[in-house]
Amino acid sequence: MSDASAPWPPQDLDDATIVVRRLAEATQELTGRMAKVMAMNATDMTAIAALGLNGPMGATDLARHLGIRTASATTLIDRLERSGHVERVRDPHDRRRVTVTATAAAQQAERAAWATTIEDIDAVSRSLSPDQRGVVVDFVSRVVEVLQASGRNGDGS
Amino acid sequence: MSDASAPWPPQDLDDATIVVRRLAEATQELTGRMAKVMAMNATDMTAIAALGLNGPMGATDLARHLGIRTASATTLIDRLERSGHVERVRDPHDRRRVTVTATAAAQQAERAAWATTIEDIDAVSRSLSPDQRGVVVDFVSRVVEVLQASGRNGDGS
DNA sequence: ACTGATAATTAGCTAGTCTAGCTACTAGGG
DNA sequence: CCCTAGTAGCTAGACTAGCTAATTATCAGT
Repeated sequence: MSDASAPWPPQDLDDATIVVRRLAEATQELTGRMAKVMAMNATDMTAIAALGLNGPMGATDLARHLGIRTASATTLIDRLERSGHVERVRDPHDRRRVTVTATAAAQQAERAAWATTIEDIDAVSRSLSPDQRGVVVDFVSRVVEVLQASGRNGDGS
Repeated sequence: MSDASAPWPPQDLDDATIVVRRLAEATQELTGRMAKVMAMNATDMTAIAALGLNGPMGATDLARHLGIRTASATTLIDRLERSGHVERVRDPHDRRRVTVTATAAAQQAERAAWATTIEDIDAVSRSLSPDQRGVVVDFVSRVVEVLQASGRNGDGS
């Protein structure tokens, strides 16, 4: 908040921070491209990924994950159900609830779309020594925690 | 969370790959939340970030960066210009071209929105020893290269 | 059984991107 | 010098996907 005229990339940031930022940028751009490849929008693809990573969940939970309203989640689930990517299962104990599950086909398709990219990343990962891998995993995990904590509380005012 | 019944995560991936994947997911979710905080959509915020990181560029370049059509870039620039986030400057040598620049105010606002998050990441970065930092920077840089290379060629088509 | 809370849905509206086509401009060959 | 081809950005109209507000069905407590 001090100097508006400062050229953006602030030099006082750690190199590791800078590469993380670039990683974030690259991730977003790639996600957008991938969504196009799979003929769906970014939210839909994120939904499939979230269901795959975290397992089946209700519409409200899914909405919270995606940062959209439950009404929007309903139409999103409609859309993905119509295209065969997810399935609705009503909860027998609480019949208001539906449990949304990614179909095997959807997970396979998502996996296929990302396959080459993930393999390439994995190749980089495998080139690490055990010590190096420990450093990387610890660092990235802590960054993930930071990202997950951010936005939950007071950021932009 | 971390439902054991989740069929997705293939176990043959390196731990480092898995945390990168989680980082990608966290990045996207946070970007969405941040966009809401700044009262703009994800694309607009990505545009501001891209202009800040890579410097001023033309509408076509910006479109390519964002994965949208040039027509959409025009309306995006209209929108951001109207809200005072970017400025159009016509190129004197090639008068078809416009150069789009993020205003100082916009960069400041973006910086402010991300400030606490970036500082938190930076704190993690600074906790690294020089050796560790070297490992992290090298690893992440290579992952970024992979991501940038992906989607340009033989993926789903 | 009644009341209030919760999960998902529906209806109507708004905003943002896309395709298709246009204008303005530059560069290069008769 | 003019004419053609190619490039950069902009305009118009259709479509997609998100939001708010209101609705239905169900659950839990009294």
